Amino acid sequence: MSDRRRAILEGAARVIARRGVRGLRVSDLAVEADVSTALIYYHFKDRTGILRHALAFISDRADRYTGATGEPGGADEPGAATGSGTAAGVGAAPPTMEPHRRLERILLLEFQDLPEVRENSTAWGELRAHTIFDPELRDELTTAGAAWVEEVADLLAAVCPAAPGAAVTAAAERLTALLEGLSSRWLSGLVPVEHARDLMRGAIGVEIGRLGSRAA
Amino acid sequence: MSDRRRAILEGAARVIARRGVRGLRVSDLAVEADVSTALIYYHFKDRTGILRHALAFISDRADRYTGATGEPGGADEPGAATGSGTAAGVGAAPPTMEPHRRLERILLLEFQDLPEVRENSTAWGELRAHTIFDPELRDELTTAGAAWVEEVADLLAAVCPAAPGAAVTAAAERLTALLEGLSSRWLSGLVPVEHARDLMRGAIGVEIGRLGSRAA
DNA sequence: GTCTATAAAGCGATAGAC
DNA sequence: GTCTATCGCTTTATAGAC
Repeated sequence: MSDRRRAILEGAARVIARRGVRGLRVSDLAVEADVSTALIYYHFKDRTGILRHALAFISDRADRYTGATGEPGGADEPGAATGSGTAAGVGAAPPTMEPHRRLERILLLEFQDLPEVRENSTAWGELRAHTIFDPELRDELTTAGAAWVEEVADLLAAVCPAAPGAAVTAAAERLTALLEGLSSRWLSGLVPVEHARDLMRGAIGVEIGRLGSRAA
Repeated sequence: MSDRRRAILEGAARVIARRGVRGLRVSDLAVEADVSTALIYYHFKDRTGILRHALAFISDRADRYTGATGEPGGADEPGAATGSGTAAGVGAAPPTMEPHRRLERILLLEFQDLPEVRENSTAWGELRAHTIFDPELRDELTTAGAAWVEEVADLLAAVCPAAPGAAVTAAAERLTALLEGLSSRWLSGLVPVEHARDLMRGAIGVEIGRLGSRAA
């Protein structure tokens, strides 16, 4: 892929995060990517073509992001409010805290007010919302979503080894769906990011407590 | 409210559900409601005015749903005779049903594959998503959302009288946020409606279990 | 491949008659 | 209150030079 082409797609990701899929104007994108509108049409045929390629591009990037279990942006989030309030209260606390921490980390990753996180989050939300009206990307979303649920389920299973598989999967599905709902609320400014984070952390505690108590 | 005015708002709900907030064209709405575009501007001033009133209209209609009687799955006649709208709200609603059942019903009502429910759900999701990029309607959404959380919290408190208020509120926020996340997944065809329903029911059980165990 | 310039269409909003 | 007609800006998409 040529440099220009990639520059346009990266610009599209930024514009989509800023204005939404249906808010994307080809002329805005031209300014963002510092090219002419004609070049965009040369590379992507029409506006729909831009969208198709941009959403695939974003999807790829998100896969890489989620798959990389290392540092997301280099900065480890402090999470000062963690304190005592989280999980482990129900006595069935696992002896191995590592999976638990990794679970919290992966689910709280979404709630950071950093440009790149916001961009991916917003773009994903847009992708999902857009699919309601145009099912073209549904298959891709389903696949990505299933992988995401499975990843969370594996960590949950590691935290609560005695819990039945079906219960773990259901918990993972609830947690990921909750994440999406909270993310939407945060991004639309309906709740502050710390609050969304607290609620997410609380849900992890509740789900783990339930899985643990079943095991005990 | 005049007949025309209501017809326009009903049309707006349909168009928003079909094409999204940003897909709503005033001319489309005119066709849908069988009026001229000028009449729409006469009644609602501008496009944003349409959106604002449509949001209030949809919110009202959802409230009526909440208060209405009948089994999820369709005991009620659609469309007509909403006249004696039991203006919902926890205080005004029938006290005959036990809180746990009412809680389940209110949270599961969203997951019915009926045109009007789908319409309401889609429109709400759209408005929320739209607010990410255009905060114009944020205040209205915040107010409606807070009322919704409070309603759920009140029912939760009735089920678990001994639970501390903060825990109840947090649970209500998680349940409503989860509902939104699941609703989005359902509407975009990522999960079947029965599955969304099962997950929602499971979450209610988990949250109540947690609140109850704290009380015990 | 990339640009400038412009055609063509879409869309929000208003004027004025009835 | 409701319509028809239209204005003016925005946005998509193409033509043609380099």
